[in-house]
Amino acid sequence: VRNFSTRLYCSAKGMPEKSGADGMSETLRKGEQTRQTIIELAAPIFNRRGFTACSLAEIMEATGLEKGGVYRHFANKEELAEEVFRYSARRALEARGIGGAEEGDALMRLRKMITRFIDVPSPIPGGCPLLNTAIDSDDGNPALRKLAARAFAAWKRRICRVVEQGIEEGVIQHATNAESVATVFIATLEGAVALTRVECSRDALKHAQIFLGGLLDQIAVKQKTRKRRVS
Amino acid sequence: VRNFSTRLYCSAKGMPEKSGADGMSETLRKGEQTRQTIIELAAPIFNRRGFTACSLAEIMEATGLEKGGVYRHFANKEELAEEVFRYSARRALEARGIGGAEEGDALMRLRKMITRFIDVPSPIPGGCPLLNTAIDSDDGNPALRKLAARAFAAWKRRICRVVEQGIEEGVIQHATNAESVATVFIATLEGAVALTRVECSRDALKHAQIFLGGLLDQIAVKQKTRKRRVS
Amino acid sequence: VRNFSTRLYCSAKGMPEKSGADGMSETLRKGEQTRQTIIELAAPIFNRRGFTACSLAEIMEATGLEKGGVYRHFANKEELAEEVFRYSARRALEARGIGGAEEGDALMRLRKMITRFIDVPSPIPGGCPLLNTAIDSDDGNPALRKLAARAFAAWKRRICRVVEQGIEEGVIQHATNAESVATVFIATLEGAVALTRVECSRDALKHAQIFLGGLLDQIAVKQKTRKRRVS
Amino acid sequence: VRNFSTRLYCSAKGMPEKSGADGMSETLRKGEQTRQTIIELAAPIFNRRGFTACSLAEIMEATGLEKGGVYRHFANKEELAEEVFRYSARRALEARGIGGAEEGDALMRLRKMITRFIDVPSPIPGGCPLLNTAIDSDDGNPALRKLAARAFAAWKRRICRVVEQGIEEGVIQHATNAESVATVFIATLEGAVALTRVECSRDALKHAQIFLGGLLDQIAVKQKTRKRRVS
DNA sequence: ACTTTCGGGACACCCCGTTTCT
DNA sequence: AGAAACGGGGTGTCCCGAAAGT
Repeated sequence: VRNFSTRLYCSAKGMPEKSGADGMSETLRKGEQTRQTIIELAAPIFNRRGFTACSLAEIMEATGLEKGGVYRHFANKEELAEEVFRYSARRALEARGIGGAEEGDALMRLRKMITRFIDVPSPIPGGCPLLNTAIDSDDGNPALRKLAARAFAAWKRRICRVVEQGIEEGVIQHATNAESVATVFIATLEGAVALTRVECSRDALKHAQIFLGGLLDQIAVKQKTRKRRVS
Repeated sequence: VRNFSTRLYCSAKGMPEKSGADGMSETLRKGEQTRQTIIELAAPIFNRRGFTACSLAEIMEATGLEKGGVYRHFANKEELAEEVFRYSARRALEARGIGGAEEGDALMRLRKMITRFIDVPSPIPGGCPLLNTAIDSDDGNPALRKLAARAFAAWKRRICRVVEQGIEEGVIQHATNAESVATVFIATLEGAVALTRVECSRDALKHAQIFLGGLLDQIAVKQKTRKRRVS
Repeated sequence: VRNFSTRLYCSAKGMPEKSGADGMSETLRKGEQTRQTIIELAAPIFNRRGFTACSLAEIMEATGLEKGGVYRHFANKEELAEEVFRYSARRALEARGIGGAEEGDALMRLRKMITRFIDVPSPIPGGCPLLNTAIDSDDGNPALRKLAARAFAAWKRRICRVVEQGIEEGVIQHATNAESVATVFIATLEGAVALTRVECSRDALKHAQIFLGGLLDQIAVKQKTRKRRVS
Repeated sequence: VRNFSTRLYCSAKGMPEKSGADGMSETLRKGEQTRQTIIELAAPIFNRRGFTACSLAEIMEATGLEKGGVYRHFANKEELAEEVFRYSARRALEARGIGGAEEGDALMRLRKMITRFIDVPSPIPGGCPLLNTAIDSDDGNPALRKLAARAFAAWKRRICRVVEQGIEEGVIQHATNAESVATVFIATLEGAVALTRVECSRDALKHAQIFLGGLLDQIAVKQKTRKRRVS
């Protein structure tokens, strides 16, 4: 995470007029930058405490802004929460979803996905924001719930695609139901995350890894079969 | 789950001498009954909204009691929440955990457990209270979190025992790690529950059932082997 | 002004059950008493600062109550302001309006009224609450304005009555327009109060007293005439 | 009233060399004109609502300027309010104070002053700005209060002077206390204005006019006396 | 010269959890 | 057990004034 808060309030004169083609750094208006900073600093708070329990006072403290400074950028707590979730979900999926698993065959890539999810901690402190939001917003916050649903769906779609690629590549059995595999992947990993949190131990994730590995073995095209095919 | 309901707050002195001469006094005094009623009526509210978001006003409305009536039986919201969780967890484990799966061999009993969990809805509306509480109380409510951890541990122990029985019965492979199986069971089921809730569809549970069925096949002693053993 | 704030929070048991016929002291419920205390403590603040400029924080500080404690007794600031005005106006009229001027003929009573108004300071610090409210609520607060109008009308009516009594008593000329006299009384006194406040000097009131005395001389039945009448 | 409008804030350096070669430069530069316009448009708002209740937003709406546009000309709300009061007081005194009463003897001029005050409405909507400011700024705004005091003093001085002229002219009794007369004049008129506003009726002013007329009769040198003097 | 954006801060009102008094 | 009372924290609005942009 870049440090935004130290960039605030730096008079524009001291900076290069129009930062040229330096990476992504599209020069943001000051307000836009503040808005982004708020989102990033609020993310762990919402993630840890949930929508209702997280108060604006906590966000004010975290950002160093006063209420007026926060409400200038967001119509209300709800809108802030939504933006925060979008940010958190994106970060979470980038870090633990599938990103970086582009090498090897589909089976390897799936295995890499599991490993990444288990080894890489949530980029937003407080656990998986998708799970947290899904449970937290179960009732009474349909907007957030919908966002969580979409995030899960996106994740699932990515896994599905890899499974389908595996089928095309001939490393995964034809009959495999990709949707089913993806769902079980997510369910088991997220369930393990939940256990991990209450048990204060990562054992659950290790067990999940082993058994999801077994699942992959089950749907894999058996070595003998595969060779025969090739020949 | 221990019986907590007869512990506290029975200011015996001020009561009309009604309770018979039986030390056990199965007939609950009125206050005790009210206390239990409050717990039962509050359970779905806490389960749906979480500890923070659930307000006393909602409980007042549900029970028809005034605030004073509630506070007569519970020292504070926290204590009420704990009792509610104990009640909810007990009900949930009784209904979906393992109860009723006493017939057949260990494999069958495990399969029955999965089926029951998937087919029987949560006895407390609002989803699985264990999961909800685990996520909801992640931060800022260590007491509830501990209770959730214990409930999960109890559930896990029960599954472990069945797996171990299966090993003794010779229907589950010796090398099977019972703890690992139990953890994956719970993780997958709870993860599927979470998905179910955001997706508004029970598909995730179905997929989980299939996967866990496959898991059981993997750890089962193969038919041929088993027969040979017997002979 | 009785000291209310030290009566708060004194457990009822320590007091005589039903305080008998001791003066006015109808035993108030605790809340009723608090409400009254708030009104009395808020009165000088509203009187000094006006409706808009007076903030709830000031009232909280003055009463020692928290926001919740204040809002339990008043629906909103507006309602509090109205009650405060009613209280202030009553106090002001009791202290400076006409009360206590029951002896002598009507002319003497009118003179006494002037003297009282000038000698007795406003019982609510911050000047005459009628004038303050009339000016302050000129625009944008019709409810308060109406109350102020009514208070002025009541005051005027009292003066009118005395003038009419004077006519009946034969000490004030028949042709005297009571309404006119009353209006000028009030106008001159209140105008002098306003000057007094900006000038930080009571001279204006003294001048007003002299000239209102002259007004009374003008409308008085001349001594000779009066004697002749009598004879 | 001093001319304040050409004093400040004309950052002469930064301006295009436009102002001709006339040291007096009767043509106001654009900024100066805007400043004056703001004052004029803000005057009725401040007069109606008072210093605290009047918000910059209202002034923005009235002037069509943005906040920055206002702040270019005034350091803060306080300074604007002061300038507005100076403007309003000047206008009020010009229109209703004494202006235009230059004909006839002192008694006639005094009578004319009363008539003018009563017949001519406040040039600034919202009632007499002197009275409004005096009451409004009673506490918490010493600067405005001082300005109001000075405005009242100026008004009083003018009346005093006419009374003194009357004494010199021999139409007003020697013993007359000019200060006292002036004070009562102002007090009665302003008090009547206050009543007028709450009563939504001009009766109070009419009554005040009659009374003040009687006051003039009292201090006038009696016709017989006057003739004798002259002879 | 004026607009737009930005942020600090106070304010009103609401509602919750708890205590106290019937 | 009900009802009243109160402390306290929450949200969202508004306003003032500064700063940046045009």
